[in-house]
Amino acid sequence: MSIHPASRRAPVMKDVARMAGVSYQTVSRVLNQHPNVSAGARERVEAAIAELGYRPNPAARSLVTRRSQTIGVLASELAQYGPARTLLGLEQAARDVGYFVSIATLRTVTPQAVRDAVDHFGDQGVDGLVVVVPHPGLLEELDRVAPAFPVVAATSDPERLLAGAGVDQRLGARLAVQHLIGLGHTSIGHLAGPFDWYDAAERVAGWRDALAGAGLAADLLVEGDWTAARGYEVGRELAASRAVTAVLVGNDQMALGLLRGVQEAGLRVPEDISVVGFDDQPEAAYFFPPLTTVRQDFEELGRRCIGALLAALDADAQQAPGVVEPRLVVRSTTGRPVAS
Amino acid sequence: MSIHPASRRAPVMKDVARMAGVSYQTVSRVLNQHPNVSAGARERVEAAIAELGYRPNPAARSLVTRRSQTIGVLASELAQYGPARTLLGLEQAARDVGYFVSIATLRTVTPQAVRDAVDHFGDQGVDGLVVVVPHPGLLEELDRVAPAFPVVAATSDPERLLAGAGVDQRLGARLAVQHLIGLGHTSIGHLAGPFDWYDAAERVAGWRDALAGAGLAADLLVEGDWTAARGYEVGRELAASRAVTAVLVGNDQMALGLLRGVQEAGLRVPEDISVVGFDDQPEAAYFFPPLTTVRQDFEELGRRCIGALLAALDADAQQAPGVVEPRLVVRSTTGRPVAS
DNA sequence: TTTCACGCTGTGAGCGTTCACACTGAGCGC
DNA sequence: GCGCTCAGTGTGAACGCTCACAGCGTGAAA
Repeated sequence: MSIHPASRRAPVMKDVARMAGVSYQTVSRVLNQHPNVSAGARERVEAAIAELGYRPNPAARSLVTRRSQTIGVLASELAQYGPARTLLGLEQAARDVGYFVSIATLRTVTPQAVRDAVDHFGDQGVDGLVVVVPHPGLLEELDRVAPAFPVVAATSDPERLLAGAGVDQRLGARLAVQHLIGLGHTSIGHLAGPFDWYDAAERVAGWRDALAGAGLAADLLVEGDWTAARGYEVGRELAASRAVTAVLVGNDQMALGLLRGVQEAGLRVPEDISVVGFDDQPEAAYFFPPLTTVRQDFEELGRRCIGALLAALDADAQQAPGVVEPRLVVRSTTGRPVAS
Repeated sequence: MSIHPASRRAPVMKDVARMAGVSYQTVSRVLNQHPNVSAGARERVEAAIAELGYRPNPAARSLVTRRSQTIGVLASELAQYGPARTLLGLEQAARDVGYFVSIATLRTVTPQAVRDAVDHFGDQGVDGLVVVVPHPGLLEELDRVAPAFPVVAATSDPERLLAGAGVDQRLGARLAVQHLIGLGHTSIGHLAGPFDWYDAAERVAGWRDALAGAGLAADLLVEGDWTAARGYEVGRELAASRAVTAVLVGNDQMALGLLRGVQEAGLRVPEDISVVGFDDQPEAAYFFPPLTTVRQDFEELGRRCIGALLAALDADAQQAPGVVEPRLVVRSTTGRPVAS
């Protein structure tokens, strides 16, 4: 609520300097926490800043520092729970360290769209970029474009096309399958995400690992598309074939559809078939029945990504390890198989 | 893939000017589509820009224009379907007109958090702000802070605390209730969102309107909190009391919980109780049973918000009407009441 | 021919900040 | 007392762009 003197324009450093009786350079030093400023001068400057309601002009600053203090976030499926939640973590972490977060979403993942987005961020002059939900094509195209700023991805990319952070998807899948094996299941299928997604591929690998570790065959693997509609379809098929007594599903949404498909066809869950999801979105506890699922800490993932990007930006930033551990949340869709 | 001559630093206007054999001012004119440039000069400049891979420096530009070409988006519940989807529309529309989108999320809606966020956007120098999912406290605090930039809200705020765009929630609720009345229901309850949310209050009003229009009593109104957990709770209660034969639920998540609560207690849907949700998130079609719900076009809402903000920014921008119409999607959770 | 207008172009200044440097005076050892 | 350092401060020059203005030539009107 400070009254701006005379002119209507926002106060600048010179105004602060005049009021504090110092040069504009001293004001700059106070702002940037330079050591060589006397306590008296610092106090007067701070008082003047408060009095005038002065705010440094970010454009002028970044013109000379060549830093925009802005991190770009490129997302492709923001309406989904995981990505949205990751964005949340990303934003909070970035803001905590004084960065602004600029987003762009990809309606379709085409090379052209990726290039446009990179151009967009380039035009804005972001300091770095985080890619959320890395559709594989996106990562490859990004690699091809080779932007002028560091890029980090939120993925469990096994080939490390890009540095970043990821959830240990393989571990998550293993946990789920081991739980099912522990309950006595011997035929455990997997409704996976699209095979060309890294996360999906890793989950398939974890499913295979666990099965192989128990000497079981990994014979029922179905490719899905992350949607409830596809889950429903596969649920109907599974109910008809009765090929497995348990199924690991690539995400909660497909699990929702599968649950309905299976039950609509007259099967009981978990008596006739056990189901494990992936993600643990808040609604999973209210599916019918409540879904056993693998929880991923998406916000932590977002934070780690910022950590990784900061490390790429400043050499002296410490970086938390990039792998986030998932954990199994057991609810009511899993149980001992009932001999029919 | 252009090779930058000699120095490693990014090319600037002067470099382009030299290569094109014109002055830097002519380059600027080409960039800003000024009319008075000869075709020849324009072509040479454009060729030089392409050749050098020149990109205007946004900081320098906004230093002098006092525009950042950035729109801030303040959201409080980004992990929910509606807000996330709105953000999507917002971002696309903003990018289409050459704006960057910077986001900040509110973990908790406290006056301090709102002020911090506004400061954050102020520090960044955004040209305007869009508020998504306006928790009423947020809007009031925003009104109090009175930021230096125009603010627009995505809300059906009846008091128009802020200009913006909104979905006609009242209409949506009316549509749903009329559908139930048409099926023969005479006791129709409403599990609403928190009463202090504008959207929730509007839906309550619509529910009342429709009931009054048919000469029915509006006696079962319950306040919820948007969560599936609360829906479950109310579902159990409703199953015990059998107070109504139909219920309009404030959002799909609560409807999910309610569906489970009601069915777990032995009631059939829709035979014993009909349920209508609100939002139509993609999963709603795979609830058990598939949910009849009111669809809201969140992306359109986002687009309208950008339109409203642009109108506040440039006087000469045309503005689409701010009210988005919802529509009822009938699935399997609604049917004729069965006399018990 | 002279004059004026107008399309096109270039020059100077300034946006608000930071960086490199130069300067001051106090404190200290010789 | 002299020179040294060194904390504290100020000055000039950038950063890359846009705006205001002035200059130039051409063509039409006088």
